[in-house]
Amino acid sequence: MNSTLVNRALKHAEALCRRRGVRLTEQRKIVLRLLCVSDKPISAYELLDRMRGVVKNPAPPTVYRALDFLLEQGLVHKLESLHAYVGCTHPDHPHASQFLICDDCGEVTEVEDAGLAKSLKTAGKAIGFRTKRPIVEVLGTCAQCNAKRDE
Amino acid sequence: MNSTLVNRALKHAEALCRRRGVRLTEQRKIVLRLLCVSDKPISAYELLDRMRGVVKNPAPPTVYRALDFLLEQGLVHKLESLHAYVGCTHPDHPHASQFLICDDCGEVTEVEDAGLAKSLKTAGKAIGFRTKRPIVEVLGTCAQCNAKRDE
DNA sequence: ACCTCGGATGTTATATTGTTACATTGGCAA
DNA sequence: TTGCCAATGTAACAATATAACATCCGAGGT
Repeated sequence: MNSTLVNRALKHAEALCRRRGVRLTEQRKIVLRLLCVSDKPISAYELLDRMRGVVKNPAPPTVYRALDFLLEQGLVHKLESLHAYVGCTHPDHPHASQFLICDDCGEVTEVEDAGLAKSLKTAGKAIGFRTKRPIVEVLGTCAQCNAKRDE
Repeated sequence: MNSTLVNRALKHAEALCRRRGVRLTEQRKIVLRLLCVSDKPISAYELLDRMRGVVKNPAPPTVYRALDFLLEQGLVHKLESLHAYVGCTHPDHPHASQFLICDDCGEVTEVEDAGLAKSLKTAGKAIGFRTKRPIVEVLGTCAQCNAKRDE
């Protein structure tokens, strides 16, 4: 994400937190910015490293607490299959996302296919299952890497 | 899974491995049996504990190697969101599974919705993404736990 | 039967990810 | 101001997973 978009995303996050009456503190904002700036997912300990220099003595709880908050607010997502985190590309509204994860270049694309989310939910409902959090992470190779390989 | 079904599953796995020319060794069979016997997912270290007494001095690589093999052969699945493993309930054919995970009782239901898998794949294809492994894990509460709570 | 080669296992250590527990700080409201 | 609760600091530790290298064992060729 370029710096203009990052600033916009941060402004947006601030407004959203203000509306909700929760505090987007400095540390939380730092973590959010780090995730937004990167176009690839970042692990908790990688975030920890990148916080040094900005924060005095960051320890694991520092970053995990910030991540917990941001996840709760829907501002970032966790990629379970990578043990890594990404900034949410459209935090405007609560939503169930799906992720396309390129295992070649590592790039992650967040898509929001409401139809897919709905049919998942419906499939569960059919056997009495009440859906809370649907996790969809598709591992494969992105268009760019496919093109490269096919040259 | 009851013992009759477990034995059937093991026989099946043996036949399948023989056909493929790979070796379902004793340790691998032990891990597979442990997973089949349980109706809940088991973590690698829990498997390690349960192997003591059956295997002499099992170490982490012991169980991870067995799991790697079984995963490759499609005989077990990994639940990324739980860091745990389950025996595959229909290993007859390669397939993309989805899992319904009850975060109350811990029970996991494997479903195989080919339509869902296909629409995932198609959605990726639309943007040039080549799907290898689609991960679908739906967190929520199962019918039984919902009933209990609504009493 | 013997050899040999590669896959499977043994063993030790270490890397990576995430949590617990308790002390301290800091903002906000009565 | 005071009191409270959320947020942060700090140290230790738990849980998950892998690396690296030695050894064993079994199928296939001779």
